[in-house]
Amino acid sequence: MANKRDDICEAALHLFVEKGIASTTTREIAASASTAEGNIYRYFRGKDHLADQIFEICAGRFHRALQEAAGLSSDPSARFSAIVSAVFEFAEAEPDSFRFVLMAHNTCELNPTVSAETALPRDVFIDVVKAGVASGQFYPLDPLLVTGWVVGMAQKAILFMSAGRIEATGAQVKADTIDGALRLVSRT
Amino acid sequence: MANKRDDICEAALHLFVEKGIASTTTREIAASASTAEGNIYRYFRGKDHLADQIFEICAGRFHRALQEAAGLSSDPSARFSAIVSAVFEFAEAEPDSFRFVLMAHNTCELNPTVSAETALPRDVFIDVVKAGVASGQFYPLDPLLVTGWVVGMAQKAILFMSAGRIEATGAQVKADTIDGALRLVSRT
Amino acid sequence: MANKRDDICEAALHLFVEKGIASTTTREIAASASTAEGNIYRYFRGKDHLADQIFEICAGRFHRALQEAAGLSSDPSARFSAIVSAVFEFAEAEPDSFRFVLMAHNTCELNPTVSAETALPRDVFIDVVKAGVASGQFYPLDPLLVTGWVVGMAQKAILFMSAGRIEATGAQVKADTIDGALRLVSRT
Amino acid sequence: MANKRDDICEAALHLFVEKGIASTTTREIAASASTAEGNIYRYFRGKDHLADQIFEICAGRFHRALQEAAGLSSDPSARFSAIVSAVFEFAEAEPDSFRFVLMAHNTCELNPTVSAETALPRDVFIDVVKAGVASGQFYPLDPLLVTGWVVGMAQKAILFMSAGRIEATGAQVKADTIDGALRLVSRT
DNA sequence: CATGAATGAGTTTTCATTCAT
DNA sequence: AATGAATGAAAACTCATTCAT
Repeated sequence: MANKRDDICEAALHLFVEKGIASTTTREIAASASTAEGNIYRYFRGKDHLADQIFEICAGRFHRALQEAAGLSSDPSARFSAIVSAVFEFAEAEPDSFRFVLMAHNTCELNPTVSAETALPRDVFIDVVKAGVASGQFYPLDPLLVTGWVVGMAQKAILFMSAGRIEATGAQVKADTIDGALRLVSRT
Repeated sequence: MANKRDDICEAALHLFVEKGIASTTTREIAASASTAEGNIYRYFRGKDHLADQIFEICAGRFHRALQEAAGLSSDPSARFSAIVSAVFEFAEAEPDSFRFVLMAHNTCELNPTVSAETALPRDVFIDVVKAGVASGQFYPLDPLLVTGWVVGMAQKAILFMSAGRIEATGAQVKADTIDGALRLVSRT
Repeated sequence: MANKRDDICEAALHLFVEKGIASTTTREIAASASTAEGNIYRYFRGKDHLADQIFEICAGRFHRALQEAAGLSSDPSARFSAIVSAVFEFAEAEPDSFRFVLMAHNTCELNPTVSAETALPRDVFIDVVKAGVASGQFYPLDPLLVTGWVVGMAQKAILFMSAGRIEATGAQVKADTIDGALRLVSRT
Repeated sequence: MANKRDDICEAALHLFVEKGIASTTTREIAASASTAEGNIYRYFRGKDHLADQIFEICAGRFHRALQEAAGLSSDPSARFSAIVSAVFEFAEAEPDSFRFVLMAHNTCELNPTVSAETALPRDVFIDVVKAGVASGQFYPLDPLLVTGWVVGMAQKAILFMSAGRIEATGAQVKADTIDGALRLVSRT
């Protein structure tokens, strides 16, 4: 049995990605975490704070996964492929964390001060793309724009895949998306 | 003054994309539309129905904009570029509609029966990509996957742009994104 | 049927003096005012705001009662007696208002900004005492100190009386208190 | 370090007079007493019992202070002056105890059975006034009424003083109040 | 003895929806 | 048709009290 605080986070994370933050009630969270509703308020200042904390946790996990992948090689193209691949692997290993972090991109339900201090997954992308551009292997594109492109591609690919709307296997979609992302940036 | 029903839709659309559907109250909608709260119930069955109706309207507008762009040429690559371009133009002309349609992709706050009957923007993409693949100009990729890629790219590009996080001009970002999208699909 | 807002105020005032502000629940207030709990929040920002508004109302009533009494004569001693008398009359006519205003003296449950703008009953006392001191009929005492003395005397007299702990009639207690108050200030 | 039970009483007493009994939480009390919340329940049956116990302690201290002052002389006027003086001294020496005992007068947050068994400060006043009336030195007033008067005077005088609303020094206010109180009762 | 996490019944507050006017 | 006061069900949040450690 993990500690109660983590139980609450895990239960809330799952409900948040399923139904959205605003539509998830503290009662549901408590029931899903097998704890009393009031307990949420022992560990968090309120539902919003809980959501912010979960964002920090998930963004941290995602960031670490990408950073690890980026560390495995030094060639820009290889690193780029590795982190695109890592996005798919993270989405498969921790689907809720993945969806929650990207949810926060679209809706502004999270406290804007949160992202200011947190290491964001996008930072890894930006570094790799900068290096690729600097080395001349990549087109001279804005690194944040490229990051947006690739994250957007991966997000929709994974969304359609998990919705069962794409016939190809997950491995095929992943491979195609890595190839596609490389075509976006790589001069060769 | 347009009619009351449209006022309500327009006010609600803006609030929905600003704060999310669940976090927008009927009172706010009524105030923003300069009408009485009860009036919402003259035109719509409830808040959910209002959101569904707005989705239909916005998806219809988006779909028409893309279809028009697709109709201007017959060459797959040219049509493809045209509809990617149209995405940017639509996002600039009707930012709320654009954001609302894509919001509905990510959160499942809308009644699932809605999308079944409505002509969706993605259908235009799928057709164009299918034609491109059939003609041999495009790589043999799943058309829905490509649609997801391109829509995801455009969505993030526009998001980062409107957040002021990209230094390049809107025209540059748009041109880069169209080029990038072409590299994704086009064999040449 | 008076309006709902007034019903809520009247019901809340009674409960507040009976049990204290913090120990009175919004549910009790609503039940006592024969209305829905949510209605309280149509008219007031919350329980605290309701208490503040009631204070303004009661302090205003009390202030007007004293001002009227003070206006009936111009001789300092006569005016002084008149307002002490008016305190008793007000306490009998509107016991809840009287107790609520004095409750606010002792507990600091009310928003301190309230009293800054409101005409307070004590102001009438202060004016009359100042005039008496200036005319030489009264001892040269701090007018606020005298006000405190007299209000304190009246409050406890009325408290003990309404608690049935004093055998004398109300009229007798009132007359004795007026005489006593005069002895406090008057040189003759 | 005094014992834990006394720490709790002292901390609770201070919070009770600051914010009222109902608005003080057991968590605040525990934090302020540097002890665990559950510890309150080792020494007291609950928050209400704690408040009752504190009342007994404070009323006892106040009663003893007055009784001591009353014992220093046998002349009614001198004894009367002495206990009025003792009220001020007690209020200065133990402001929280003073305020708490008088708080209990106004709000009825305390268990009514408490006061039945406890020696109350007012009893000292009543005795002295009775003696003064019997000796003919005082007007033939109801002793409880006089007690109410004097306590009320002192309470408001001290309240205004501690709120900084009276310019005179504490000693002056005290002297004036003792003189005033004597004028209330003394025939000479 | 002492702790403080856990509880659950209670509180305040919100809000979609209804309905008399 | 239009209004907005009124509702009540359900939300977020609080807190005295208990109890395993």
